Amino acid sequence: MIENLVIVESPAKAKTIEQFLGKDFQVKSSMGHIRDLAKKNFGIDLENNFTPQYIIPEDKKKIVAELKKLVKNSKTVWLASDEDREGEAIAWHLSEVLNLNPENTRRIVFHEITKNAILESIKNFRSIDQHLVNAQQARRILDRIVGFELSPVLWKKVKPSLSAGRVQSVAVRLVVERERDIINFKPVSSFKVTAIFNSKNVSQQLRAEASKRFETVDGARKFLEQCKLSEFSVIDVTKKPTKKSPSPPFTTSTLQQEASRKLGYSVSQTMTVAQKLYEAGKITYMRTDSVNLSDTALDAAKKVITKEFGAQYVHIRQYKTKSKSAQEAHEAIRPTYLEKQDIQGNNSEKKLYELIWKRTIASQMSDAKLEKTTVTIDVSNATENFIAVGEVLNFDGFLKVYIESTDDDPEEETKGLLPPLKVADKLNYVNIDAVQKFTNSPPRYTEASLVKKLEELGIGRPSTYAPTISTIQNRGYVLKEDREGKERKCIALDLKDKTITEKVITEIFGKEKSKLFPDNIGMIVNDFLIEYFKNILDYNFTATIEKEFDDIASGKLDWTKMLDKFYNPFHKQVSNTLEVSERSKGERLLGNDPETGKPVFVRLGRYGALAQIGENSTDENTEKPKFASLLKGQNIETITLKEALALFRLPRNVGTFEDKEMVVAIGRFGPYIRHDSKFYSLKKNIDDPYTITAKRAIELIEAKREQDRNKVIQSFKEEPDLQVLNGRWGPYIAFKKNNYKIPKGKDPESLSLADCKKIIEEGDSKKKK
DNA sequence: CAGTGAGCGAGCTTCCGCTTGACTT
Repeated sequence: MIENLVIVESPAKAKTIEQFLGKDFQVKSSMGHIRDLAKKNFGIDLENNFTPQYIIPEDKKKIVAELKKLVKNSKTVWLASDEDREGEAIAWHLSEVLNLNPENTRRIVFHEITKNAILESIKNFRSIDQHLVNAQQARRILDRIVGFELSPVLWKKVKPSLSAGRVQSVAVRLVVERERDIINFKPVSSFKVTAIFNSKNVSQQLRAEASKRFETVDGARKFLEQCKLSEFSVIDVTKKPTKKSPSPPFTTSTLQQEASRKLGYSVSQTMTVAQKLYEAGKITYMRTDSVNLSDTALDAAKKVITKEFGAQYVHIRQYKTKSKSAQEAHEAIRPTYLEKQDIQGNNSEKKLYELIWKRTIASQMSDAKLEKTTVTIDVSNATENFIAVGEVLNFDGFLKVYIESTDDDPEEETKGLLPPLKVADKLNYVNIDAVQKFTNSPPRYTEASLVKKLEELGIGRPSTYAPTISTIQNRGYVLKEDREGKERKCIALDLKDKTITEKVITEIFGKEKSKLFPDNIGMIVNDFLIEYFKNILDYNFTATIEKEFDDIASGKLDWTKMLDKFYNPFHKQVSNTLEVSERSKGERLLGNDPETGKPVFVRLGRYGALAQIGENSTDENTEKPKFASLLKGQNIETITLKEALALFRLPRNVGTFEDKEMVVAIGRFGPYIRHDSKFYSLKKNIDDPYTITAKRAIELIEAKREQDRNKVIQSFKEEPDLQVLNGRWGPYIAFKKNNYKIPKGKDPESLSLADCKKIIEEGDSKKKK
């Protein structure tokens, strides 16, 4: 007989808690929810007051069976799922499925895994809060209704297998709207004037910026002309103390952002690594919206900071969440043992742990104290001034450990210490330059900055951020891509030794790395949903219904009434859309083909975006339209007539070689030559598929053949499937579609067949692990 | 890998939030 059975959500948590509670308690985990709405037949009885049809998913049956057995032999069952809406529902589902007797069932909650918090919670047990459970059921059912009624509309009106939902569709909308802001963005330029000054009294040079930017090159030139004959003198020196405070400890979303900015991790990578650290007991739970730290952690932080940096660096604080949707069932993400500055593990685990350690420690350290100095310089012949700003760090405080990164590009120059100038000091210029600067379009989202935005809007939860980001990419709505920068010309004036020179400089702008771009299907789906379901795609939709869920939770609102009020108009909207809307292909007329005069369209086809010359027709006598696929990165929305027509110039026959035709085209992996049913890639940035000559094509073919000749290092008659090859990363063994690395110190040319087989065996056993 | 683009119809797709492994590269 078990005296006490405690059920929590996660096995790692179970392990920790068991240590705190002693022999009389056995702790088990439910692995999250144990029941969900049936997928078949909608899972909701709409005729019958939204009665949910719950089933136990296949992968949870084993756990449920195990729990049932344990419950039978337990005197008291403690339901210790998280203290939030979902956690309450898990407790309720457990009590229903396990047939728990209310008399020996106790609900307990704690939001930090410390001995005190758990012992305290045991003293303050309660029963299940049915209102909170109902709020969860309303949330679950509403999401099912929205998802399972909207998605089929898309299957009929856009393309099969697409999806829509309260969270993912807003995420796509954000990316689409941002892209349109960028497309429509018109950069404005102005001239930024920067001067380098000398002074007799000081050895250090002074860098200062004109108090205004000039709209035109003429304005800038006029100002430089005025500077040419001016005297410069200091008219004001202002010193102002400032401070910087540390950021709060990590939540899921801020961890994803910083790991993205500082370590270059994708959001799912961050979560996988964090999960490893959590399971190894190295950090607290990684899916949290709380910035709270337990008293135990604060004590430990104080000790660590005092020991490592001194008492003057300690500043213990409790942070408050800004996000309204936060449910705060856990602590912030922190090291379990703050004394451990580094850990054992692989490289990515070490790096992420270090980041969490620094952030946690910094959050409990003193403010950094700075002094900002502003020097104003008069220009005798002009109304504008020059202004120099410098900053001195008087006390580093938390900056000793951690500096938060930002998504904005670092346009502002590092401000250093200024020379000790005083009012009335005279200055001479070394040079003054005026450079044309362009305003930047709003930035494209990264995975992490999209999560940040969703969190601000209260959409999605820590456990769903990473899956949502994956879903919108898997559906093809959004692509994560790099883009090459483009060049643009900027005018630069320079005044030196009383002479103004003008030159044109080239700058690169718009270079993107791992940014989210909407694909054609994402834009089409978004526009369709915005047209017919604007209310659901509204950025405030989630916030509005969350208020109602809160009212259900506090017992002020009946959950079925709330659903009824939502469902009736929504369902009408769905049927109406099915009736009135056209099939959406995103078709756009670009103009006419100058050769034939026929219209040129772009639209979404069965296999992606395509360009089409000529109308579709059932008439046998009219010529069939011509088709060409759009290239990767080309958008229905932005492609020009010229670009579309160029697509039809390929495939192009460039001549014959060895009595076989050479055909140039662009495929999934870029431009290529097809010859004798073999493929040869064109060289990036060197060869142009539209102009490449037969001579050059033959050159490429022969170069590839030469490379292939050198590819085979060894082959064996006895085992034709096995070869020793020369690849991009050096020699390797190829065997039945698998590749194996050759261990260091072995000479690939003298390996025997037995040697190779041994390497393969070792490689296979490694994989199994 | 390197292609496709009509229409019909059967049977399938799909949501969000809680969890962890079982997969592949």
